Order: sequence, then C-alpha cells, then structure tokens
Amino acid sequence: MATMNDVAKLAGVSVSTVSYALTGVRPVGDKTRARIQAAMDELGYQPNAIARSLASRRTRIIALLFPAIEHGLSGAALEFVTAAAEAAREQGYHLVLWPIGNDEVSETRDLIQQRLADGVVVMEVRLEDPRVTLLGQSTTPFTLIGRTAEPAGLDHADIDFDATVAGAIDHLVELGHRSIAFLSRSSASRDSGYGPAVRTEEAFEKYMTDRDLPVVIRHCEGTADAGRTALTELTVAHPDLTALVTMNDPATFGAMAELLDRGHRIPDDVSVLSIVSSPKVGALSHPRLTTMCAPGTELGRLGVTSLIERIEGTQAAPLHELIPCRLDVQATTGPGPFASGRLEHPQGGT
Amino acid sequence: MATMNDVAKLAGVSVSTVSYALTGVRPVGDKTRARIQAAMDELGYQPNAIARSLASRRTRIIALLFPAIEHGLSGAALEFVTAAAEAAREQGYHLVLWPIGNDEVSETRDLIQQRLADGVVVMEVRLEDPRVTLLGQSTTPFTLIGRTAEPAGLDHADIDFDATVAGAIDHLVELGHRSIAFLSRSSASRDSGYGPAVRTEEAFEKYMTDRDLPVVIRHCEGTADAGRTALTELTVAHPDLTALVTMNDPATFGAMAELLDRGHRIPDDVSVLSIVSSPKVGALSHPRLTTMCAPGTELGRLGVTSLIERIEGTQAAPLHELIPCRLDVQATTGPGPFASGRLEHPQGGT
DNA sequence: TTGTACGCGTTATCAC
DNA sequence: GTGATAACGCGTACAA
Repeated sequence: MATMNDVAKLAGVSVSTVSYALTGVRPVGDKTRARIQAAMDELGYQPNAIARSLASRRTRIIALLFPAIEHGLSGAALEFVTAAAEAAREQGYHLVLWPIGNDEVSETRDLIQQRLADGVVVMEVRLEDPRVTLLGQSTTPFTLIGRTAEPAGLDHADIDFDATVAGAIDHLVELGHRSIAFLSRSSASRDSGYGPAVRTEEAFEKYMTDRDLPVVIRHCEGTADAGRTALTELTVAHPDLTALVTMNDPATFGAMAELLDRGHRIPDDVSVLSIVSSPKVGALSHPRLTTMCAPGTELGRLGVTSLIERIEGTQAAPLHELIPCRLDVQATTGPGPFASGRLEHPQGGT
Repeated sequence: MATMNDVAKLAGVSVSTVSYALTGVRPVGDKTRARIQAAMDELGYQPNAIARSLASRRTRIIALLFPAIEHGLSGAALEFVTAAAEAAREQGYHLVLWPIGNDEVSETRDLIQQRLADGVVVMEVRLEDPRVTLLGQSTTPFTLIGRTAEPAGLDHADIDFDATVAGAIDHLVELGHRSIAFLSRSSASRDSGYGPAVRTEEAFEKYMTDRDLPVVIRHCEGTADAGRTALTELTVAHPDLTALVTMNDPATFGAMAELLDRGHRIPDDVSVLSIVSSPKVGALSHPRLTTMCAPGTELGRLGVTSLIERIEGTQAAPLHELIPCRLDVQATTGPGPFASGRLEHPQGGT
C-alpha cells in the first residue's frame, strides 16, 4: 500500500508538498501538482484515513447512538439511518452505529472518551434522557433526533407532532367530520415519557378543544387484536364516530378490519388516518391507507448535516427544526356527515 | 484528555509498561499494574482509538456495504443492521455504514484503500456483483450476506431459500393442499438477477414437480393493487387453487383483500403463506398472516462474527451458512381439501 | 512556491 | 519484569 512518502519520492518532492497538494491548505505550483497527481495515479495512492485522523485530530466519523430495541417509528428508522449515512458520506464523513441499551448509558461516556467520533447524533430521544445529560456535560458536539422535555439549549430536529395532529384534524374536519377519535399508543408508552405519544395526545386534546369538538383518546397496545378491541369499545361508547386518527400501525389495521366486519364502510362510514406512519405501510391495506408519513429521510439528513456544521464551526444558527408529517391522501379518508356536498343529510343521528 | 504518557508519569512507569498493562501482551508485575490502574482511574484515562489503530494497523472497524435503495427485505433490513452493530460492539468492533449506489462501485475501492476498516460485510448481494469482484481482488477480508451465482470460494451467509420454499410447501401439503400457486416478485426483479426471486422460483418449481403437483408461478409488482389483479387472474386460470405461497408483502395484502372481496374465506377456502417476511408485517393483517420470517438477526450476527474471526485469524472453517426462514403459523393457513380429517369431501370440483 | 522537522498517542522492537 | 525509542502515516508551524 502506497504512502505519502512513496508519492513524494516518485514525484521528486517532499511529503509536505504532497500533503498540501492534497488538502489545498497552501498553494502548490501547477507543474509540481501535475507531477504529484501523476505519481498518485501511478501508485493508486489513497490517503490513510487513520493517520490523517491522528494528525489532524479530526476523524470525520459521526456516531449514531440508537437504543437497541423499541423502534417506535420502525418503518422510518431504516430510512432515517440510510439518509443519515448518505448525508454523511456526501460530506466526506462516515457514520458508525452505536447500539446502546437504555440502561448502559456509561457506554456513551466511553464513546466520547475514545475520540473515535467527532460528533454524535442521538436517536429516539426520550423526554428525560441520561445520554443527553451526559453529552451535555462533555464538549462533544451532538444533535438530537427527537427532543427532551427541555430542548431549548440543544440542537435538535424532531417531528412536529403539533402541526401533524393539526393537519390530521384539519383534513378530517374539512372533509366534514366532527366526531373524531384518536387511537394512540399504549398507555404504558405514554406514561414512560415517550415523546411522540405524549406530544400527539396533548396536541389532539388542544386542537379538538379549540374547535369545540369532543376529545376522545384511546390507548391501545400495538397489535391488531388490541386494535379490534379498541375499535369495538370506541364505537360502543361513541356510536356517532365518523373518523379515526391513529398512531399505531398494527392497531390501525386491526381496527379497520373490525370496522369492515361490523359492516362499516371505509371511508363512506368511517374515515381512517394514520399519522407518523409511512406510505409503505399504507400500501398494505385495502382500501389504501391515508397516512401522514414520518419525515425519516429529512430528519436523518438534517441531523447529520447540522452536526457537521457544528463540528466544522460553520453553523449559522442552532438546530431547532420541527418537521410535520406529510399528508398522503389515499383511500381511507372521505367526506363526513358535515361535508359541504352532503350537508342536507348528515348521518349524525341515524 | 489524559494520554498514556500522563498515566505513565503519574504511575512512575514507562509508557510501554502502561501499554502492556492495558493489552496484556506481556506480563506486568502486580504492584506495577495496581499503580497503573490507580493512575488511570484518577485521570479517567481511555485509550485513544485512532492512535491505537495507527500503531497497531488494526482499526477494529467493520464496514457494512449496503446499496442505497431496493431494500428488498425491508422489514428485516433494520433488524439485520442492528444485529450486526450489536455483534460488532460485543467484540469490541465498530460498524460503519457504507451506503453505495449500485453503479458507483469505485467507492468500494476507496473504502478498502483508505484502510479505515479491517473488513467488509456486503449486504444485498446480487448474483453478479461487481462489489464482490472488487473485494475478491483485494486482500481485505469480507463476508457476504446473500450469495453470488458462484459463492463456493467466498464466505457467505444467506437465507436458505430452498429449504424455506420446501418448508412452505410441506406446511401446505401437510394441511391437505395440492393446488398451490406462488406469488413472486416482479419479473423485472427476477430478470435482473435478484437472488431471492431467482432461487425461490427455482425451488418452487423443483419441489412442486417432485411431488407431481402443478407449478403455478405468478410475477407481481410490489403493490396491493397488483396483488389484487394477480389474484384475480390466478383464480380465473386456476379455479381449484386452495393455497398461495407469496414473497411480496404489499401484493400479499392486496391478494388477501381480493380473496375476501370475492367471497373466499381465509383460510377455509384459500390458505396464504408469506415467505421471507416478518411477524411484524404478519401482525398487520386480519386474520393474522402466517409467515416464514427472514432470519435478519441471525444473518447480521453471523456475518459480523465470522468476519471478525477471519480478521483475527481464528476462523476454523469458511462461512457457508444457509438459514431457512422460520415458520410462524398464524391464522391464514388451514386445512385444505385433502386434509386427513376431511378426505371424504374434498372441495376439488365444487 | 517548496522543504524540514516535529507532533499526534499508541504499539512493538530492542535492550537491560 | 521493565525502559527507551523507533515506527505508524499524515498535518502543519517554521524556515528558506
């Protein structure tokens, strides 16, 4: 394997000149540069990443901290990781995966002390997150995908749950729905401080109240059967229900199946809108599920590019980005009883 | 940040002794070791990974090569990556993600020349894969997840498509099915040399022929609508069909919906078995889908641990592992017309 | 515009 | 059992 020394000898220059020709930190004469280039080509030279890192004290490696299990946004997670890796590569960085159990937070300390990474992207941030606390005490640059309870001073990008829920409700209300229930995650998930659950429920309550509409929130485990049960109970308690906002894919599918079994038509009788989901999941249902899909790709890119800016000192403003889920209207949402076209015969009391 | 030098000074020994105390390459006196340990604790010393790599010429980094798009086994992919990262970490290695377009193979060359990684795991291997060719010409250790057309000399772990298909057919035949169709990926996918498509179709043909059963294979795009169309055409062409093996999740869901719409009961009239899938996807359907789930976790671990063995020279035998998908019997497969219990009234000709 | 020489923090090869 | 000290391959003042 050729080193810089080999190139220098072959080109008849000193190693430093080769180095400068490579980095461009200092001007190099045209003819010299050409000779060096020729030598590099001939030897198939590639700079040794490790030696470069040691000398420059910058590894161009970014660590992605992610909890082993609990891929809440599972569909989006792979998308996210892929986007992060691509964004990193485009800027000459590498992304190393740092799986870490939720308890073994000390691993985080090791990570930053080993100086293997120039910065850290933290995934699946919880409202109270010891990893974030630890990073905050260090000098290592980091960005969060998600938010802690108090994210003001921290670089973070997250789903705009507030706007997402608002968008979902808007979509349904505009379609003429008034009686809308929210099928959320399990209450355990909410109670444990899982950000998406907490924030969507708060938003749902707020926006429904704003509109003087009844607030119906149902927690549900992440299985199709639980979704069936939940749907059954919901329709019993609220027979006038015409729309469902969901954030629980397996339960959504179960609920839809139960709706059909009970003779309800989708979307003619009941509309279903799954938020923080993905078109891929939506494509599995029939009728095809209307979703609001999690911006996994955007968050991945944003987290990485912004971190790189911080590392390189070119960051203009702190990262405080909230991205709403994008509405992908498919076949499970349709006009409700108060739709403009059918105002004359609302289904309300039938 | 404390260095080895600081530790050496504080402990009153030389740097080399500290190094040996750390690596255990050479025996160190008990008292000396204790003093060194104390010094390290006091300073919060952690070895610098980069310096260590440069000196030892081993980075303890493994690169995971994965094509940006086309996550054929999308559900399993995240599982796979996670397992690989965990296995690596358990053995003191890091996993760096190397996204690479299918065309830009030269990136592979850069990867190995930069000497950033001690070895490479290649994901989503195609029957003819230029990345593999390139790696084969280098001295870099690598393992494949998947197989090329001629994998004999290469370390690889892959799904045992043959055994998977055999298992699927066995399951259905034992249930009393004889008229079984295979709903595969798109013909484009098969024609482009996508291993899973090619191998499953070959296996299906073989095992059905072995049993003197008719071979019905239907290619299908990866959408629910395509699945509906395919199902319709299949039932027209083969009205006696009682079971479906599928390897195409969206199409499977579409086909099931179409079955129900046409008044077929699942599994009473038609059984559905989705192979190379995952329980997570299966959980979305109702009745819950019987699947054969891709061994993403196993493959991830295997690829990494075996690669590490090769890197460290402790590999006993080459990696030639084929793991079948595990059958997860749920609610979409049931007795067919030739089931032992109902031999007296087969549905064949009704 | 180019060259010299030192430093980055370890490992590993000599000596003792 | 322990200490000097030369690599490892590159970046970067400082000199020229």
